Amino acid sequence: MNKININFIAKLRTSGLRPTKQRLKICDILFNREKTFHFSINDLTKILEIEHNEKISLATVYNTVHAFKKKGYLKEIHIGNEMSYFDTNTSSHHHFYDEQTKELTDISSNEVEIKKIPSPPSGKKIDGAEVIFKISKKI
Amino acid sequence: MNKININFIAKLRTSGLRPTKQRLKICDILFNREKTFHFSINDLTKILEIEHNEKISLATVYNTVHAFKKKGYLKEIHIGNEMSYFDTNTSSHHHFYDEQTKELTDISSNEVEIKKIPSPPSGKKIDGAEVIFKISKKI
DNA sequence: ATATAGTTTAGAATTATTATAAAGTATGAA
DNA sequence: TTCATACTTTATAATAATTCTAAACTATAT
Ligand SMILES: [Mn+2]
Ligand SMILES: [Mn+2]
Ligand SMILES: [Zn+2]
Ligand SMILES: [Zn+2]
Repeated sequence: MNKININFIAKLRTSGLRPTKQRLKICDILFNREKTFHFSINDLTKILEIEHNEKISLATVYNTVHAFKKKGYLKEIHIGNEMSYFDTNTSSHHHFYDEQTKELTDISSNEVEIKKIPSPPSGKKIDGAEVIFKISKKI
Repeated sequence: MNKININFIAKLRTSGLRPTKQRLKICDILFNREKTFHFSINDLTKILEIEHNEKISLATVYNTVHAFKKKGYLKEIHIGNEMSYFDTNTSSHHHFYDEQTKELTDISSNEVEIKKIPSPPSGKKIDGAEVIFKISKKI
C-alpha cells in the first residue's frame, strides 16, 4: 500500500471501476513504467505468474484489460500475428516493428511527418494516420 | 479452359505448384481482377461456395492461400481484428482502413511521402514503412 | 500403365478469445 | 457495524480462427 497504489485506487474509483487487488496489481505492472509498454494477454499473464507470483484467473486478465481499454487507459493493436497486443500509450502514434523479435517500439507523432497525403475515397474522411516502420537487425 | 487458365497453369507449374482444379479456381477468383483484392479466408470460402458453387475443403483453402503467400503471390495483413487478411497486392504499399465497414483500400507507394523519418533503435535498420489511414463516413 | 510425390479432404487438435454462472467482495445505506 | 446489492472474480465451457493428421486422391514422369 504505497502512494502509487493510492493513486490507482483513486483513478479506478473515478472511472467507475472498483479497486480490487487484481486490478491494482495489473495497474502496478502496466502503468508504473517509464516507457510505454506493449504486451499481449499472454505476456501479462506470465509477468503476473512468474515475476509477481500472482495467480489471477485468465478471464480476469481479459476482463481487466478490456475494462481498461474501454476506459481509455489502453489501446488495442493488431500487428504481425493473430494475437492482440495492448499499448499503454493511448495517443495516436507510430511504431517500429521488428518482425524477428516481434518487438514494438513507440515513435511519437511529432517524429514523423507525412508530406503527401492521398485523397480519401469519395464520401470518406481521414481520421488519422499511423505508420509502421519495419526494422531488422543491422548486418 | 480459357486463355486465362492456361496462364495460371503455366504460372503454377513454374512455381512448382501443380495446377489442380482447386488452385485454378482460386487463382481465377483472386487474380482475374482489375483492382487489388483484400480478403479473409472466410471471404474466399464464401465466394467459392456462393458465387461459384464450389465446395473446396476449408483445409485446402488455407493450404492454397498459404502456398500462394509463400510463393509471393499474396501478402498477409493483420489489421483491425483477430482474423488474417490477404492482399493480392504484394508490393510495399499503404492502405485506407474503414473501421466501420472493415474495408481496406490500396494506396500506392508514390501517393504518400514521408518527410520526417525517425532514427531507428540502435543496431537496427529501417526496411520499409507502411501507413494506415483510418477513414470513416463523411458526416 | 505404373510409381511416386504432391494434393485434397474430413475431422481432430490447438490457440486465442468470449460466455456462463456460481462464489466472492467492495460499497453505501441502515 | 451489519446488511443488501451490485460489481467482480473465477473455473469452466463455448466459440472462432487456424493448424495438424492421416487416409484417399491425382498430376506427372517414366
Ligand atoms: Mn480483441
Ligand atoms: Mn497466419
Ligand atoms: Zn505504442
Ligand atoms: Zn493492399
